[in-house]
Amino acid sequence: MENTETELITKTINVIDKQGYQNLSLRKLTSSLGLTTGAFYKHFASKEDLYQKVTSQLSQEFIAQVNLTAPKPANQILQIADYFVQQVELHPNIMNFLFFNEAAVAALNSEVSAYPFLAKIRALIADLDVKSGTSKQDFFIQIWSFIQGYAFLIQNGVTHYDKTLVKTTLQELLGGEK
Amino acid sequence: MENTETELITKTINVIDKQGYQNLSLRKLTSSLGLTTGAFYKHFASKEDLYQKVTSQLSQEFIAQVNLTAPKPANQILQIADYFVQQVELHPNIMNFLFFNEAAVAALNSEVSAYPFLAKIRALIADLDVKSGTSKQDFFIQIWSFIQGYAFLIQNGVTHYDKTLVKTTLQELLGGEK
DNA sequence: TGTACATCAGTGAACGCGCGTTCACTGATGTAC
DNA sequence: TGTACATCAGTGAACGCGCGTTCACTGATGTAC
Repeated sequence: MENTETELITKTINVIDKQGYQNLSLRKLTSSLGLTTGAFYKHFASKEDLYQKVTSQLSQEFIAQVNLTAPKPANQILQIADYFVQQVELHPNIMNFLFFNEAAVAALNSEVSAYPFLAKIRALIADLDVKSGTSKQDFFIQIWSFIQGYAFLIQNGVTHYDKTLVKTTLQELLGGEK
Repeated sequence: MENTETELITKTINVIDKQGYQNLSLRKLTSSLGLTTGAFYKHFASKEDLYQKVTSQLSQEFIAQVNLTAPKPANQILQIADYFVQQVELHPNIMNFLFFNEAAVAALNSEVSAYPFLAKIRALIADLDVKSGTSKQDFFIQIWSFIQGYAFLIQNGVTHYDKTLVKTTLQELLGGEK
């Protein structure tokens, strides 16, 4: 049935979430669904193929779930940062796979990556009344560097999530508006 | 001779630099020095043991090389950021091993890690005339998040190193003091 | 000066392991006539 | 309604591979007497 491919993808996401993508093997994956490794290759060309499809799905889910209800672009960026950091705390292995993993990063320029997410941030920044003296490209780099680096520190237990700190930082980078 | 241990460590650093730590195998490592894997275990208890000693040495070298000649702490932080980002560009695999690799991060609390480096940054920040309203701990998190995140983006080709951008960002985070 | 012995870095073959991938085969299901 | 056939998801065993680690053994070197 058509469902097996879906089940494999879903289970893969589940395993990555719980064990980390480094610990995913096709044997463990298929046998946990009562299948053999041979069956896997009826649905996917390779393990790499599976990873690509999983990345694509996770990326779409990730973008679909972000909640952009705030009225001003500046606050929407704050919402995105908030969401990103929360996800890193809730699903460190998934976020690691999606944003920090080398293979995922290598796919940055392909359509299956988390890149659409960054594109969204860029778009928001384009709508900002940005401080003078800094290009929007530079501003994007500043903001995204901080958010990603901050999430990384949280993921590694160097610090804990402090929403106020994120807000303060973004305001400082925004150049004192508001 | 006592030199073999040193040779193994040096060669390991070399291999990590060129191929990445994921591609290091004891077979390739020892045979490149004209040894067998058996000889390896006359000098190291395990591969993990080798990693620890390599981490320790790299960490010391890294700290020893940072040049803190600037007169004011604020400028010294800039020098550190500069040095850090340059190293990421010059030796991405080494920096990945030292700062982004899970095992290294897991060792953050041990004496063999890159932690002394972060401790140095903390010390510099403690000497800063920090803006009011932000604790030194928060300030450290802000700065280090940005530097690490920025280096990560550079490492993955999202942007290129721009010293002015780093300077501007640090000034903004410093709260507008010169 | 010569012999016996201890030390120990290095050898090389083997261990068991888990991995991604392949492939001839099975057997249930649906379709054609 | 019954028979022949095509399809195709899934089986299960095997492939070759590289890995970290172990271990009985070698042979050069230094020391003791």
